[in-house]
Amino acid sequence: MLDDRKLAVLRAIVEDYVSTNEPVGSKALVDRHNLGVSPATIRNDMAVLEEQGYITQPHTSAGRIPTDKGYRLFVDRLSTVKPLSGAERRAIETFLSGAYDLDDVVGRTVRLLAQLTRQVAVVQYPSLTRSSVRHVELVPVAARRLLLVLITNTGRVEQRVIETHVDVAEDSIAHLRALLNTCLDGCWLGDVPTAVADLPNQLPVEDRPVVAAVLSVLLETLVEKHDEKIVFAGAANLASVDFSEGLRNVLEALEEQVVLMRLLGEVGDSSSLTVRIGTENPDEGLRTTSVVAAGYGVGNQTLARLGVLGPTRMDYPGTMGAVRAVARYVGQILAES
Amino acid sequence: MLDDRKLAVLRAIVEDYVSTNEPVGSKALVDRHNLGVSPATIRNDMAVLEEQGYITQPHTSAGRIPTDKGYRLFVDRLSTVKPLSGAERRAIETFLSGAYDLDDVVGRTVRLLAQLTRQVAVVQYPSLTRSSVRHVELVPVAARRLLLVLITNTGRVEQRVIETHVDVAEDSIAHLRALLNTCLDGCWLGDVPTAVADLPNQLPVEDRPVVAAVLSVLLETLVEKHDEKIVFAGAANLASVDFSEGLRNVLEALEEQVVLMRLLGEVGDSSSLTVRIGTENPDEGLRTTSVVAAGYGVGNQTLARLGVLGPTRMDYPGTMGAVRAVARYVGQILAES
DNA sequence: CTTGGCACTCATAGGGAGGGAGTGCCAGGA
DNA sequence: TCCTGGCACTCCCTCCCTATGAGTGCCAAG
Repeated sequence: MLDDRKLAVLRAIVEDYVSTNEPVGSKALVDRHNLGVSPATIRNDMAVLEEQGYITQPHTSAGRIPTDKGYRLFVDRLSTVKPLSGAERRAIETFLSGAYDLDDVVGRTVRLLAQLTRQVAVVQYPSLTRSSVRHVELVPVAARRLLLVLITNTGRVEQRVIETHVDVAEDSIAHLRALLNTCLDGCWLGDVPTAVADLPNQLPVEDRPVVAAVLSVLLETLVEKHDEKIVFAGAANLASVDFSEGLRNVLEALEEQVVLMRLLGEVGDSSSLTVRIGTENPDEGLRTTSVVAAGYGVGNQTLARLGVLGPTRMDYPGTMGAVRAVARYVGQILAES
Repeated sequence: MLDDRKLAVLRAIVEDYVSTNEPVGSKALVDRHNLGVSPATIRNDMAVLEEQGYITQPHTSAGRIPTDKGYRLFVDRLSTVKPLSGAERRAIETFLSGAYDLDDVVGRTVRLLAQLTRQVAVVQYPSLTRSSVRHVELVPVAARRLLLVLITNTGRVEQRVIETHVDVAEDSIAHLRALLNTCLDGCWLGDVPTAVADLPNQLPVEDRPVVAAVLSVLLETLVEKHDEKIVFAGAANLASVDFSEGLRNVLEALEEQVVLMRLLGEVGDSSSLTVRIGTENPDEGLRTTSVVAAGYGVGNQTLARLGVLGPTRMDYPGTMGAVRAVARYVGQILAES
């Protein structure tokens, strides 16, 4: 259907359009890339490519620009992910390894990704449900008030205040704490509900109300935090691009956790690179936006996703390289901590 | 210098310009406000106002627009803070009271403020140094690894991992924890360094290295967190305004904690409303931006600041009303929790 | 299948011309 | 002393027109 030269033409169109942001014509193509044929020949190829829906012209007598379908073909078959330079790798490593807690890791990551790609970066916090319990702590903070602290193996810490409504003895709390830790240590958060089901029966009757209160808050925490937090950075990069219509929509999307989640994709999705181009996006109003995302995690377990959001007219090989590299390094950092 | 009518003219110009975004002429003024005099008279007044630097014209034969000095006079003497409607107050109260931890309070506040004012809202996390210690917890999370959790009276929780380099007995930790809590309970964070100074001497010599490690991390936490976190929301509102040049600068400022801090002002500043108009801002590039900010806190103690960032051409009375109301409610919520 | 030639299309930039909103000034009136 | 109506003037903005030029599609010849 499409011979090698036509594919080369498409690739050249994508590359030129990405770098110049102007419709590219047949003459400019043969000048910039040595294709060995005349502009007229290229025009014939372009006509075919347009008929097949890979490129389009904004108006008659203008050059061609790629369609979403064209970008898709480019990403799938005509380009290779561009590895980062050694200097960039080292910069990532030193920048990320300076982080001292999970918030900091995520914050540094999102800023780094925005800077590397010169676009808007988005990072999802590691999912709670895919983590396991490292430690549970119960701290009396006032009369009839406890603080529950839950620490996961991904370094995440959740804390909630519990109203007990009755006075509780110190050693009851210590006992409960010990029990919680023995029965939850290393437990997947998803398994916590079943793991604690039998707990009330192992304690004296007078402590039952307290146990109930603690457990209900614990389970509540797991549920509420299930919708995972997402942060972004690099919004200023939007201003440089020619985003007339898109700008507002993108900014709105960035502040809607739910929309962002859909854009990044499910954690269950392929942990390697995912690219969503223009209308492939689930969201209206992001028709001129592409998303390059990847999962990250510890070992072969994906904990969350991160990615980059930019105009369909973006440097896919470079962006994909940056996203992949950052995802890997974050995984390493999380594994070490 | 300026009689009542001239002031009325200035007020009318500000109000009309804010609502229409177009230079306002003498005829339009007498039509919209019943000033009881003719356009020619208004023109004379305008000439005086312009000579004094309160208004200017973009070009000859155009209407007038307020200068920064004009807005300043308007804010200081010609307008009153516009209280929120009952419905708005109730909305704030119910929305904020649903929050379940500090992160949530701050997150809800910033979104709420952005929505109320239809501008970019900025909220600074309650300062650590102005809080006091509610509880300190030490949790062994692995061999030679402790987790230090610091809980403040403002609901803030900081956690850090400590590498002990040597094995530590459980009861040494318990002892240290007890000591820390007795000597730090209720202590201002600023006073922590002196409060713990003598602590190593109260423990057996073999535990000294551990104590040193814990204390150094504790003090480090206080220092590092001294540069307080700031969050923002409502960036999408920037797209609607006619921010050609400003947009990029504002977006950049929003991602620079340091710049945002300077914009909001020092916590020590007046806890009531502060307005910075255009060139009054410390930052280059925000020459067409105004900031309305206020301190918030518990009781009569200011813990941090929050505010709104928008074009100099903004609805000052309404914005000031919203900022003041939200600051008060956040204070209430913090006091209750 | 490729190529050069040629007529055609159409976005874009530049140059007046006209309309209109707004101003400054002045002389007369309260 | 202050207000008012009249009047000439200044420019911005819009519209229209034209020229330009990049780019195309088609065709006939190599």
